[in-house]
Amino acid sequence: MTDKPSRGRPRQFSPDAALADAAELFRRQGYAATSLDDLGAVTGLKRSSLYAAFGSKQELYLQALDAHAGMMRDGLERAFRGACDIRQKLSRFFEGAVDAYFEDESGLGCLVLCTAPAEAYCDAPVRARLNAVLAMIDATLTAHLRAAAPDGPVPPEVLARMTSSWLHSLALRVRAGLSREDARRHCADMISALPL
Amino acid sequence: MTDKPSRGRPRQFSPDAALADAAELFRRQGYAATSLDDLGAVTGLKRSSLYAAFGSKQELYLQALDAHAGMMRDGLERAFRGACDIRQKLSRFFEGAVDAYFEDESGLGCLVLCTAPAEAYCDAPVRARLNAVLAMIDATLTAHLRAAAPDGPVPPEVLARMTSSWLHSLALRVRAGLSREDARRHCADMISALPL
DNA sequence: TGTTTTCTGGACTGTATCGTACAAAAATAA
DNA sequence: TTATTTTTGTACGATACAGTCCAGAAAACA
Repeated sequence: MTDKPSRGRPRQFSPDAALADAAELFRRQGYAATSLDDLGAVTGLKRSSLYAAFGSKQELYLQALDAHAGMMRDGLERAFRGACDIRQKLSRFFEGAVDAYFEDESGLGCLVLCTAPAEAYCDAPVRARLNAVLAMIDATLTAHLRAAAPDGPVPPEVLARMTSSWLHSLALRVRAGLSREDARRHCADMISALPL
Repeated sequence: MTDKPSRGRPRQFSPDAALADAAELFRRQGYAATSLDDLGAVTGLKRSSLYAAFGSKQELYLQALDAHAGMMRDGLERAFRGACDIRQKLSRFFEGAVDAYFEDESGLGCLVLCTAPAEAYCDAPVRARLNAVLAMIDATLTAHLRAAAPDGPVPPEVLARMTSSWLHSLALRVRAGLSREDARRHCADMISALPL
């Protein structure tokens, strides 16, 4: 990911930090409502630097989506590590999600789940990313739920889709104004109601 | 809703039809990505007529959200009418949702659930509408589930939130490219797994 | 030191944007 | 018919936008 030290003047900014700042702004305003001037202001970079590093507004957004997908994958991996009760793992996962969704102390929700859908219908690359994220979550949850309860009353794939649906809904509810405490309570209710 | 015949020149278009056309375009492109020229093209109206009838782009979007909320309310009411098994009613409700989400034969999803979240964080009226719609769905489902299964293993409010979460997730999945058949299967799986 | 390579700041371009203003048109009331 | 009221089409204005270009700055190499 980090380029080898080339000959000319080195970059005076961190592309990763700029990407994180841009992603944060995209998460708040959405893709279409965010201008390059906004992005320049929040990253401290001029248009030329942004274009040299990321290509275009759309590519910057796509890279932000990809970075966010990686963070979600990490969060899943972290929550399901170790050997404890499956409900405890799910609880850990949703706690992490709530923390991420309230990074701003005022319900932000998820970059992918809350801003990508608006663009997805007319923007094929965005739609592909959104689909990939949903599939990744489902696949990961299916694997862990199958390992934990292979022969329960409900097939693991269905349990996984139930669980991921709660996550999707959580993102929307937080975006709509659900409080942090209610979000936590919502997660706890869902986990305890899961028909394992 | 229909104004009494006033004195001057009568309107040469139907505000309801124009609103429906505008809503359809907002649903595809999202709010920010849709321009007044686009709206004029799809409704066949000039800017002045749009402004006279709806006020501004944002008010037009808000009215589209409200109209959509009304349709969702009607869909709920229709599905839960009559006296049959609660799972059958839920099945009817989700069938209606799938039909609505595939109005275009290529996964459109829901105007409210797929486009409003992107704007909701920075646009308080949109956020309020989104919140109102989520609350309306939860309240309606709670009432019907309480009537059908007041003393099940899971409280009716939790069952209702589980069910509405599936709807939210369904809208996202359709927007991401889920096929109509998979959407139907998804709904059936969810309903049969509901711990009543 | 001098050359080369890359990055940075700012200006620039053509277009798209939202909202408004105004004259012509159309329909009713007197 | 005449006056009045409202809609409609078009043109306008000021701003915002995405993307490009280029001269100058800064660092590494020889």
